Amino acid sequence: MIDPVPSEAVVTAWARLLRAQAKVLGAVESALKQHGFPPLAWYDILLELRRAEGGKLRPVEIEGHLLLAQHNVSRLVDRLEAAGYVERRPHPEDGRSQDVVIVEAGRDLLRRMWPVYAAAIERHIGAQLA
Amino acid sequence: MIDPVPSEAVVTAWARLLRAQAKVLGAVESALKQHGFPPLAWYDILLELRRAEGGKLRPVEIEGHLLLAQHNVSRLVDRLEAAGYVERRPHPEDGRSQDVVIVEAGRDLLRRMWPVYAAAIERHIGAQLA
DNA sequence: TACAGATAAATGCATCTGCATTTAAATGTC
DNA sequence: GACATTTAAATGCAGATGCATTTATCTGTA
Repeated sequence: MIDPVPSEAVVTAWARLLRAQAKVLGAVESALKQHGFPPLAWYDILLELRRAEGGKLRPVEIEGHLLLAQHNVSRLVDRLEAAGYVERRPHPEDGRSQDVVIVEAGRDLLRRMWPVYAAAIERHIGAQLA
Repeated sequence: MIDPVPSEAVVTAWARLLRAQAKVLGAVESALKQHGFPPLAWYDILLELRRAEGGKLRPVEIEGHLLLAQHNVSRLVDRLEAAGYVERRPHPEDGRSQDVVIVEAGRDLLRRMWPVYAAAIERHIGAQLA
């Protein structure tokens, strides 16, 4: 009741957290790039697909899980498909929709990206905590 | 020593944090836009300038404080200047550099954006913690 | 002083994101 | 069954970002 609006200090702390996170994220992205891997967003989608029943999700589900905008999912899937990591298949029950399915190359990419991703997080989260 | 690489669970937790934060951030951005305000990045830069001695910083300093890429700062300042919130002045001691100075319109923008920004954070950070 | 190297900022170009609109299929109502 | 409404995805276009290169100035050294 005393202060219904967050104090400037709270927002400053939040901004600091944002920035620390941006730093780690940037480090992860650049580590991936240095190893010739695609950006983190690809990893995120492939991981969601691998976790899903049957290795497939509809775009609208990806949208919900990853909090991405609809048109953004549409284009990410375009790129993933063009690179051969997923396939689009017509949805058996809803003609408007489709299944995005992870294929073996996609699973392989996840396996190869994981060590680089994990190492980068390990390295930079440790650094941030210090 | 047992597990030098973070476990999948750790990365999952990190991803969850990332996503929660992205959600808050998106909410803040959209609140700002709904009120006809520019994006958060503008607020960040103006705030740094207001805090700085004399209300001015060199681009390279902004870069360091906000962890932005050099070319990115260059263009953000372009837009801030075009919108009349800052001025570029030649740096008195280093001919390669310049001072980016916040002007009254910029200070006013900060004052007007603050309530919307703070309210959005208040609203959505609370929601995330629940 | 002259010159190589380092540093500050800007710019051209490709890629990515955001927004609004469009297309196609499903659902509900008369 | 016909038609308005809703939902899923794609697309055109503007704005933003990433990357490499360029321009200008400063610094150190011979």
